[in-house]
Amino acid sequence: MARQDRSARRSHSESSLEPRLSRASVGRLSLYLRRLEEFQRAGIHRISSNRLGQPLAITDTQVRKDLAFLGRLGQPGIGYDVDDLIGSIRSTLGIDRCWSAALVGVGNLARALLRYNGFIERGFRIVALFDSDLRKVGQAVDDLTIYPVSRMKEIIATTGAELGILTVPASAVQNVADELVAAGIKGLLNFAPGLIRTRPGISVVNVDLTVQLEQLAFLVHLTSTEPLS
Amino acid sequence: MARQDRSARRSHSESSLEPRLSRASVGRLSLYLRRLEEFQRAGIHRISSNRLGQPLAITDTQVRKDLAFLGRLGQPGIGYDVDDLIGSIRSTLGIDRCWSAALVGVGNLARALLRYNGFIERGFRIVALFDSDLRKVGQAVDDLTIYPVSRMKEIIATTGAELGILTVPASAVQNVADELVAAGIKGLLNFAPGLIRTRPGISVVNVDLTVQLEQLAFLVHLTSTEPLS
DNA sequence: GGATGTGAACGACTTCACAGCG
DNA sequence: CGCTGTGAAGTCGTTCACATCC
Repeated sequence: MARQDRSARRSHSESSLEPRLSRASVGRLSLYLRRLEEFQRAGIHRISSNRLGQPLAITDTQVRKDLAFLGRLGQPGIGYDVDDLIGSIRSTLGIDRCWSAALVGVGNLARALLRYNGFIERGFRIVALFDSDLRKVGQAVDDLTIYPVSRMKEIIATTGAELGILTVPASAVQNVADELVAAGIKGLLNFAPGLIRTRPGISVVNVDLTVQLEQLAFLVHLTSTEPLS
Repeated sequence: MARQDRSARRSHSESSLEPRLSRASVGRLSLYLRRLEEFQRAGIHRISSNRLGQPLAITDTQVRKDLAFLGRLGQPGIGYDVDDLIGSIRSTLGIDRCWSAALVGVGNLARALLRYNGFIERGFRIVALFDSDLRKVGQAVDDLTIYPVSRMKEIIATTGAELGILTVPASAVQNVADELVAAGIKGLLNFAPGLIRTRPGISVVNVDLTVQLEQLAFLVHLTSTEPLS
């Protein structure tokens, strides 16, 4: 019983005939992009795979393999053009435009995310707030009003939000996710513990802070238990 | 030039003679643990790999492989004992005790983390706050006073904090990390973009929210670009 | 029958080695 | 000579298949 979820985990990335961009590669491209923008601001226009990967502890070969997905951008003997790379990574990752997000669950974490400059700097904008707590509904946070979950469909349609950020308790996550999807949301960033089931075509990225902390505890536990060789 | 950082990325996990717990496995063990605690609260004492993995979209084989690291805990034909598993995962991950953390950079994200119940529930306690902004120093957040970075060594020694949580701007991360390590901190949870260089023996886990959002944008971009087969 | 444990097959990702270009 | 691009080799992690035990 229950073996039909074999395909659920690859609800994205169908058709893997040609080498597809792996999740790890996408993450590294994000890192390269930030690094490249620093170089750009510093007025540097040419960069080698070695120098790009070094501060990130990524080998030059790995960098080249990642960048090879973007096409043939490097010049042997010379390196890569910083501006070209930036443009190419942005368009490949789909972040050569703004993304609007709706946020559900206006607690402390939500407020932190709202004021997090990193998102705005990189073209992500939170355009709508929802909360199921009726005492919060109507309140304003920064320049946004908190709406009741019942008006989700309407508000998301008018604001044109495409992404959903979930900062609700674990018990509410699946319901809220379903409603967001019903309202037309295409992707979910979930901060609550516990995975979300969605229909294919909807992307989900989970950020589980507790798991991260437990990873850290494990690593420290390990290095203090195992004597260093 | 600069090829000497080959070993830096495996600053943890030395001696890989026997099969070592991979990062992915550790993450999944965290997830199993939470799931198992739910079962425990529900009064369920026996669980199969199939039922444990199902809601997490993890195959039964994968679950068994992960649990095999803990020893021979399952009974063929029966399954696993929930209490045994919980105890074993906790001790393997090193979270069968409390961990104290010092937090540096008291902004919005820090306040959210301070009030995040998930940490306390799982035995993580934030015991000291630091900020380089002298206007914040002396202020109290919840029941903690914000100390200047200059008193880090002293305060960390008296509070016995072992982990450091960094919610400072990217430009300050490396400096703060160095000071935390000098003060005796063993592991760092870094929320700022950009990697940290540390000496071996110090563990680092990076949580880069922008990278996560960009991953999501890419996935949505991909599914909307590529026609579904 | 129902479940675990595990060697072997498989697949994905990373590194090596080197050809080739500027 | 420096640096990219890339097939080949290697490594790591996941899935399959099946022996085994309750």
